[in-house]
Amino acid sequence: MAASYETASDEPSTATVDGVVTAVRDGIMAGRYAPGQRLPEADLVSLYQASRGAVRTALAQLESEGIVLRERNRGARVRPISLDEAVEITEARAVVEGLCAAKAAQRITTDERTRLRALGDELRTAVDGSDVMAYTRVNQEVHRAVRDISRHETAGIMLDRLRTQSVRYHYTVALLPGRPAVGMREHIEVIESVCSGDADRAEQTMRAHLMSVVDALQQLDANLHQW
Amino acid sequence: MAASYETASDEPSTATVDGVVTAVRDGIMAGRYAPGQRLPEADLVSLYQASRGAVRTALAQLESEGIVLRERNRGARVRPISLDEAVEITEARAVVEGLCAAKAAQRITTDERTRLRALGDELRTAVDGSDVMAYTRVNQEVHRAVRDISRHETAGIMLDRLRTQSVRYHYTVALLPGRPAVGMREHIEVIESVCSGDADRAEQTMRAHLMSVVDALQQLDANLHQW
DNA sequence: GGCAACTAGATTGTTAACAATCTTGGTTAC
DNA sequence: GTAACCAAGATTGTTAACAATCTAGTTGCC
Repeated sequence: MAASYETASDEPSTATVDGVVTAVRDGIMAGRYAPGQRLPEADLVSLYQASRGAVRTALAQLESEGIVLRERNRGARVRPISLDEAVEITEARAVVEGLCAAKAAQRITTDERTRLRALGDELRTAVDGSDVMAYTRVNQEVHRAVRDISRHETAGIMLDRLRTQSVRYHYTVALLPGRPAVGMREHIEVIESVCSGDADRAEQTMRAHLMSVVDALQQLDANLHQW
Repeated sequence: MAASYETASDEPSTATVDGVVTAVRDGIMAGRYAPGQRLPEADLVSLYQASRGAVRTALAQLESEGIVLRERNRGARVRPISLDEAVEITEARAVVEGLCAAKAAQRITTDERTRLRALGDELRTAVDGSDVMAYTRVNQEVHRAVRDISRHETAGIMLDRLRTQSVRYHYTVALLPGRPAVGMREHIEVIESVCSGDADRAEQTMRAHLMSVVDALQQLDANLHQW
């Protein structure tokens, strides 16, 4: 799970269509492919040693995932995401993850309670040590855990889609001064309310947390425009 | 919008990939293709006069939409939807359409207010006349209108996906005794709260409405198992 | 010098043939 | 009679060649 920190140049060997999809998606999410960058079929063919048909199918799938843009006879590009869209995506995540939190509160088991609280401790450690990388990672693990505990497949699939699109903004938000501390407090509240079994409160805290991410996004944008 | 009541046998002429997607999707939503039914590529080729490549791309897209199931070397089938899944889909719709209702309340214009209230009147007329077909149609138009007024693209795309999957259950719910009357009352409340500009109440009423659909679904299932 | 038309190269879209896999029906051995 | 096996047909997966479209650079004309 925590692999693929290496450069892109080491796993080109014969890929199938799923392989190409994964590779390009990861490349986009990791920032190796920049927004707007062209993705010529021929390049992907030689890069991943896949047939052109496979590359073509992969691009179609990435388009339907919303992270690649295709124009007839003009090829595929990495789809740029505007701030407005990032806000929309986060708003959508807020309500869907709110649903997950509510369901998780109703369905959580004893083992899952233990694991979730352990993640809370990890979060505290990361923030105390000012370890932004660890914070970002555990952050995602908390959201993932709540989603898994909720056992809501439909919501899970929707979140997969939304997360893929918004990841490029995530690590940026974590760099705002004071943001990790605020995010940690909110996550602890989410964890506690889910563990307590109070569905309404779990939904509220999760939504509040993500709406505060929306605020952070807009603040980030204001800062950018200031310069 | 309200077309395609005819049989499937009249528009086969040379279709592109989007044409095949639309045709098969409509066919599934209209019930012409039954859940679990096989969709051999050769059949679709001759039916819609499309190339096999186009059919193949179309099937891939339909799979990513979640309404078609494909197994390697075993072809495509119409994906069956269980009651549990229909409940999940409706729960997801509840929170996402709740978001739309809240945004719509904030962004609605005078013209849109007029149009939305007109839909409410149509709904009353349909229920008074016990016109189930009209009720179902206007019902969908109300949801569509709220979605459009919200101007929330991300939520709109998500709802497109969810609606495609759940439509097969919809008209069934409308047939429950007393259901149209209950649904109408709820819709009127949604319309009024959106028009009033109260975002919180708009979200509440929309969610309440769809949660009552969840109840209706489960009641429907109980009735089926009783026989 | 600037603009329009044209040509060559690059890139994507489409089709058809071939290869691999699965299903089905029958046959045979026990 | 049953179960394992085999072969033919049907169905899907893959590849390669061909066609259509776009882009950029060049040439010629005004």
